[in-house]
Amino acid sequence: MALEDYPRPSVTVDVIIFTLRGNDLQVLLIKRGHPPFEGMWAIPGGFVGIDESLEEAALRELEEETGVRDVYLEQLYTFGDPDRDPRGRVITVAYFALMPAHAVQPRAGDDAAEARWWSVYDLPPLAFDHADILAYALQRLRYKLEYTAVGFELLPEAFTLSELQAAYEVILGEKLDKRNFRRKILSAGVIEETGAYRTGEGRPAKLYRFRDDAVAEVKARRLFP
Amino acid sequence: MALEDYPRPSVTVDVIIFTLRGNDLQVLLIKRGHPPFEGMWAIPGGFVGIDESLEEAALRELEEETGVRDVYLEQLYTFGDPDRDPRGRVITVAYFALMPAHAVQPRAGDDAAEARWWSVYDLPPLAFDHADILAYALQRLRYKLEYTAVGFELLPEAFTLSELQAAYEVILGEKLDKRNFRRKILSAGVIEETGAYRTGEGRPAKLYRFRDDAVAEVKARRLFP
DNA sequence: CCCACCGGTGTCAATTACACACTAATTATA
DNA sequence: TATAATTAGTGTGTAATTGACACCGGTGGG
Repeated sequence: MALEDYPRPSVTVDVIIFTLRGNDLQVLLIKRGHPPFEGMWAIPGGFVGIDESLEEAALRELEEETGVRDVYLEQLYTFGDPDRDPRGRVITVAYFALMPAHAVQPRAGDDAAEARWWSVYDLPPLAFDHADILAYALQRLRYKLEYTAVGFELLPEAFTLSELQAAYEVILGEKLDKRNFRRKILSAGVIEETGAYRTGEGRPAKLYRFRDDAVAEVKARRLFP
Repeated sequence: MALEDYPRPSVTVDVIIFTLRGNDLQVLLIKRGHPPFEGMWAIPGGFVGIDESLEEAALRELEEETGVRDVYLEQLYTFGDPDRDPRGRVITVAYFALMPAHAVQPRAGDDAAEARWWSVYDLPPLAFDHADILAYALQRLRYKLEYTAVGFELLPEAFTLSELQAAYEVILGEKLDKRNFRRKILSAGVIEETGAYRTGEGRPAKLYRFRDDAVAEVKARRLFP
């Protein structure tokens, strides 16, 4: 039996793009410019090209919406309920991306009337099953943050320990003890001092950078309780 | 633009079926009865029906190969490189399943010339990108075993602590200390005594069963170091 | 110059993780 | 039927990790 003898679904990628802005965890959504769900907010995504890998498709969507390519991107889950799209059978491979907020200007892509950041703690109603997808992405982000060094992907290249702690607190939704946080993050060996300081408010703070050769080391070793 | 205006890939599910047999971690493979890769061993799978959810498709494949339906099944990853199938664009959503070996007789499904268990430590060459998929599944199984109570899915309903420890050792590929193992597994509160004993060799051993109301509790709490 | 603000530091107590060796109950064998 | 072989079952001491907790330091602004 040949490939063409089987009915083929449409396949899309959706990319949940997280960032930190103004001490808030935000996600990039687009306002749909066409039916179905015209005018509703949705996770950006699009059809997978026939000669394009899934990851390439996700990177392409990411770039279309943000102009950025070199960020953390991870496959999340594949959603394929037969009735998740009223137009017909559409299976979507969801990815999530983490990027620092600075220097990213959301752009409305082809199908979108508008694109903007939304706080994950205050979302509009979403098209399709996108509320489920987003909830799952958030859960996975929190989980990864506790066990791996992925949090740095949301910060600028150089950051202070207070900024890093604030990021963790926003994402996890809880306060952390300053001294314990510093001890743990420093003993994990995933960051190093840049030598520079951030000045401007109060005592100058040491700037740190992420040691990218350290990513693998932290995997499977819980960072926070 | 309508759905039909985009080229549609074929979508399959592949199911990596693990079990424990004779103190070995084994996986069910089929020998392909048709091109491409005719005569090679492969992970069982098939096309997703147009009105069938991905999980339903995975359950269907599982049942076709084993006759069993009520086992642990989890979505693993979606593989979609454009050239992973020589017939054309085929995206596969991989699942993995865990089942106790007893009372499962592998059956060769439609496309298969033969089906049998293989030790994950001694595999034949595999069709498509199935070696990659299997390696990834094994990694995920080990990871899950350390952090969750998923290991019980591979054992019969009643089991001794020695059998459970042997299962962990086979899957993780390392020896564990008996006293520490028992202390940890018992204090996790995920198993309970059945009251019965297994006799026949040496001192009779208490039989335990998995407390299925305990699955959720153990999630995200590491069982082994 | 002093005050406000944020950055940075250490200890102690409790818990948890790890290494480690013998006795107990049965079955097989001499 | 005594003895050996086999598997089950048990506890302690030590090291490492976690978590709670309060004060001094450097800079900018008034």
